[in-house]
Amino acid sequence: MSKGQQTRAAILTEALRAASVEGFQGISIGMLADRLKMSKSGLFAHFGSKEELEMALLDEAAQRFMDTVWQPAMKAPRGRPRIEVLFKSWLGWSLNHEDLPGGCLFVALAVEVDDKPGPVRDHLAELQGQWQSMLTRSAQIAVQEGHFRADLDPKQFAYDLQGIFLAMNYYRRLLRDGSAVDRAEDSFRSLIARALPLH
Amino acid sequence: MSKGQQTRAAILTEALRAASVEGFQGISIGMLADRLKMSKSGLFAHFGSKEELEMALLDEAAQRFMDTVWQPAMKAPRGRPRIEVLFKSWLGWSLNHEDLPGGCLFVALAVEVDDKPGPVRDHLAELQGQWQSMLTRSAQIAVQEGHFRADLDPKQFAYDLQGIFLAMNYYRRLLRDGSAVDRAEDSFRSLIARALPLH
DNA sequence: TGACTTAACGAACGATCGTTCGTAATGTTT
DNA sequence: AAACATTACGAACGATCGTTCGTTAAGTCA
Repeated sequence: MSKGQQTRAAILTEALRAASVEGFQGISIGMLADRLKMSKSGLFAHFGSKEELEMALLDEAAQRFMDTVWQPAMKAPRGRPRIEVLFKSWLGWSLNHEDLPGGCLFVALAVEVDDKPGPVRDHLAELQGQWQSMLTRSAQIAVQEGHFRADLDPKQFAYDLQGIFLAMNYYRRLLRDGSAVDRAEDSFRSLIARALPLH
Repeated sequence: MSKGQQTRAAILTEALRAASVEGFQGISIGMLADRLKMSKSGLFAHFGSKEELEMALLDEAAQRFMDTVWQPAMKAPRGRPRIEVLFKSWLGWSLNHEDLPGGCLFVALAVEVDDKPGPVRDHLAELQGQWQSMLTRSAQIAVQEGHFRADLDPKQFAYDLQGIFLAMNYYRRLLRDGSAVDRAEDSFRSLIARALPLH
């Protein structure tokens, strides 16, 4: 890896941390340069514009999300086991204080950019749409495998799962409720129980 | 109402609209002054600092929230009917494009300030904690009335309700999913059904 | 109407924003 | 080591940020 790629990677790592706490609006070239002990212009040159930096951050976050959340789930058996792993690693992603001290970056960005037209909003919406598709597809597979009810609505399953995750973030990060993760796991168990075939 | 109070009210209304779209980070004294066709310093004088403006906005939003969401619910019969009204007016609050073009202000602020220590974060967390208490208490009352199962966990009920609401915002505002409200209502019906006594 | 309080203004402050550009230093390769 | 490409730098740009202050205009009430 060349020097440039190395520096760029270090910038992205630091910027991800900062953005998870402050959002895209809250990070600035100058602040990142200070933290990385380099000049504003030197850092800036790696991206060409702040918007380009933001796009790169979305890609970097998506890459890491796939590695830490999706890949482990794909190694698990199709159907319910995969969904169990998916949820667990999803929680883990959000609780990783080292890489994302401010919690899941996508949650923070979702409400920040949803009203701001432009490539950043478009890209995030696309990524998050894909994520909902993955959740939906995973539920569909569980139906095919006979793990879940045949009449389950997979999209509704994805919706409910997203709600459990968002509520966890809200309880944990704003309300500082220590039982947030437990509550999320309870709701998840209930969601699974409702998805099972009648017997 | 004196001239000063009148102007202050106009500022708060406009600032609420702006903040629902851009968040507290995204609004500035200058921008609000432009929109209201007054001077920066004239507007500024009403609050003394931007932080004071933000605190006033929290109070104003909380006031309006109580009027549009809580009061109607309190007029409904205790128990399940009250919770039905509560959820409906809560959705209405979030969909009121006139006053909050960017959607529920509390949702936007929750993720924006959750990592920024200070009076604004403290106040928002207090308000939202109260809201969760109200939801929890409403579920408790429904248990007392015999509308809900005796072994229902009211806090978990509040958690799930919050998740449904947050997912609705996410689907509607970021993903622009036209069925977001329908999905929220479906999930709500399912939540109620699970809360009912066995029979 | 006159006296007094309140509200709004315009100009300026230092700080920081994203961005540009010419130059110096460092990496990489032959 | 020489030659070239890459990377980083420092200084400056216009714009905007929150905030201060002295002054003017408008509202309020005896």
